[in-house]
Amino acid sequence: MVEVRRGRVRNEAVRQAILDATRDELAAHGYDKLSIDRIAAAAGAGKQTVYRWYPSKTQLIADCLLEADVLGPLPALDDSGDLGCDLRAWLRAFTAQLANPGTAAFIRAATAAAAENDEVARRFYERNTSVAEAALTDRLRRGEQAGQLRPGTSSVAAQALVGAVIYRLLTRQPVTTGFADDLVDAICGKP
Amino acid sequence: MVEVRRGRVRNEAVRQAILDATRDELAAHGYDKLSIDRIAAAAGAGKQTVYRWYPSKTQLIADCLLEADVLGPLPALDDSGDLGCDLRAWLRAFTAQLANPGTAAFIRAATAAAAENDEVARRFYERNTSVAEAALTDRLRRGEQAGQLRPGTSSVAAQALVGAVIYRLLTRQPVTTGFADDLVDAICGKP
Amino acid sequence: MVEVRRGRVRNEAVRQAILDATRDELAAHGYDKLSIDRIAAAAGAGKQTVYRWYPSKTQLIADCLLEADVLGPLPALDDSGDLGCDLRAWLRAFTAQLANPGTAAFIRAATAAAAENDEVARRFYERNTSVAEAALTDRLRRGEQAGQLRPGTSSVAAQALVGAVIYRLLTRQPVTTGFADDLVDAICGKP
Amino acid sequence: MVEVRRGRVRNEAVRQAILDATRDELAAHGYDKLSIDRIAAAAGAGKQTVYRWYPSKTQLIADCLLEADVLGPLPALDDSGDLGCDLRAWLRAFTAQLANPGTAAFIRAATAAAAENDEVARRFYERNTSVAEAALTDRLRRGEQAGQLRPGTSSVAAQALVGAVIYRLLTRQPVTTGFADDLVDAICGKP
DNA sequence: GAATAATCGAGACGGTACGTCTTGTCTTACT
DNA sequence: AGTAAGACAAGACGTACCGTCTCGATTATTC
Repeated sequence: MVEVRRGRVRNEAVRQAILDATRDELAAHGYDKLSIDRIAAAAGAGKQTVYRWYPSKTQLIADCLLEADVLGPLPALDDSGDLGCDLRAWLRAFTAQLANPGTAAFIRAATAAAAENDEVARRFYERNTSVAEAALTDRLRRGEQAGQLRPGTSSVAAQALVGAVIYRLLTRQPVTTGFADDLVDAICGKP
Repeated sequence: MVEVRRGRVRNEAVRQAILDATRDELAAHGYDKLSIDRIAAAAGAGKQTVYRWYPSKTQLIADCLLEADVLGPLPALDDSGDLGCDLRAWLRAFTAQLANPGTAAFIRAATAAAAENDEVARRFYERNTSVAEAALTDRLRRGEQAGQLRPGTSSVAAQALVGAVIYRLLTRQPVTTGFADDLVDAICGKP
Repeated sequence: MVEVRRGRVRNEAVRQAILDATRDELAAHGYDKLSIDRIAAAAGAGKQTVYRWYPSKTQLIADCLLEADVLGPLPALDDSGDLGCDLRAWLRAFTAQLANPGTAAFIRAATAAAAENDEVARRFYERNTSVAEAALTDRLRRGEQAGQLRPGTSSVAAQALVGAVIYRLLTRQPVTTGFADDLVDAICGKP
Repeated sequence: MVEVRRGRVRNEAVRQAILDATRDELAAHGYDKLSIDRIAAAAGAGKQTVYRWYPSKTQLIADCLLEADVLGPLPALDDSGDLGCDLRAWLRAFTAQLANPGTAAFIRAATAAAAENDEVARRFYERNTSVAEAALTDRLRRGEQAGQLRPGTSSVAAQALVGAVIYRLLTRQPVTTGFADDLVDAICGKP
């Protein structure tokens, strides 16, 4: 038997407006100054509607991580045969995004949320897995097979790359092109 | 002329009680559920006393990071001549501390606090610098000079080591001995 | 040309269910704890249907005062020639109804509603006028003409009778048979 | 052993400001549109402070009835020997107060509150007892002894006087001097 | 020893945000 | 078009904390 949907259908556009407002609030005020009242007002939504979609602040942030378009499109991780060269290109594009203060603030807020909450952490990992870590691991594994990387270290190396960037963000050290290059050097040697 | 202190002297024991209560609260409730009211009550102190020592919540947490005895004593980073061997020993001791759930929770809370607040971040970095990163960088630099590490990467490598561990903590992946070994392998090759 | 009604006809039974639910809610929770959501649910109706019949909460209560069958049938105010005797009989029947706690609670809720809202007050007055005050005034006027009441006071006396009863209800003093008798005595003398 | 007062002492002036704001809000918006948020803002107080003094809306209103200076000073109920004359003078002064729309609105709001809540009703009665009903009853009793009132009706007559005025207020009928005179006539005869 | 001065526990204060509840409107599918 | 269901914007509810302030009590220095 089919479950019949009754009543007014939930408005996906409202959910998107809430997500957008949340992204802006995170970038503007950070994680723990986040205010549902303010988000609802900015989204032109009632508080109840926010809570209908997201029972808790952390779940809201979790979804925001997945759906709000914070990071711009990253270049595909090419395989030119030269692992260091490919990694360098990709990592430079990645770190370039973080030059935008709003993006960096958002990532920091997301990090705080992930540190606080298991659910957010799970999604934070999924996001990094699907968008960055998996691509990295994949490319690293091919480099490993080509002898350009020490055997058995592709997965760990990917986490070291991402982790080093997060560590720089957390400790407020600049994430420069030079840092990106050094990082690739440290993992897979100079060209 | 010497500025003479008049009136009742400030009670250091109270400050320690506040710090202890803060550490317990951080481990128990996490960063953003932290309550000054609760900390004061747990420490048997008045709120004003808390604020007299620490003008803001973030500075309280920052100090807690430095003074609360969360991490046990880490072994000195020896120089046996074999960089990989020395790093492995040290990193295993470090990760072993994180097996304690309370310690891991505290580090996560500290990470959230650092992500949120510049002042905390600065102290967080100091702590890692003074206790871990500096020692690592120092040892790595000698390894670099001995040709056991790619030139110019010692500083970045140290951050990659610490960053990878934090990334594992954030994403709730276990920080095992095997992971520690793989990480050292990725940075300076198999023995 | 006759205006033809198109579409489904409005269901009078639903309106009655809403009114009944309102009466029950008023007696159970009082005036200001009244919830349209709860009334609709109790009546098995949609909220829109409630609002289709009654544009506002106050109008719903106003109608409830007129139509909900709270007071049982009151005896006719006979004219036996003895004004005091006739009044006493009628007032005893009236006050007997208020011995029922639900009825008293409903009257109190109605009083609150009338105190708050002009529209409700108007209907509250109509109800008392049509059912009680008019009959009283009419009988009193005949008593006045028979010299059993001071001239020109019939209208005011009717209001004093009703007002005294309401005052006892408001101040939670029991509305006893003795009180009814004393009241009649005060207005038109002992038999 | 003496109970020592600890902590900051509660500020009576704040309580008075809350009471004043409540009186104004009642006169302006009526009983069920009353907003604690608005009262707190108008009193320049935090909401918590309102709730610290008055755990519930009804208790706030109850106190407001007793302490907020709504009714101006009423003349003493003299005993000139002529009961009707004395009552008329007092009742005229009383009804004159109700010509002020704010006062009438406040009384209506108070009536609604009393109808809703036993605690308020008890205080409402106390107020009327202490200020009006007791004085009335006392004067009426002397009139009764002087043969100017039917025996045994002084208490009921007082309630009929007050009740009739409330009834006029509730039903939005004007409380005029003429009405006051007629009311006195109905109770104790023309002069 | 009395006066002065700073700290202490306690807790009231003005605010801000929380998460829930209710109002009156609007939007579905069903009748 | 009426209906039950229920999403929606708006805004009040009563609670929890924040950081400041104001008490009496305590503990030191200075006169």
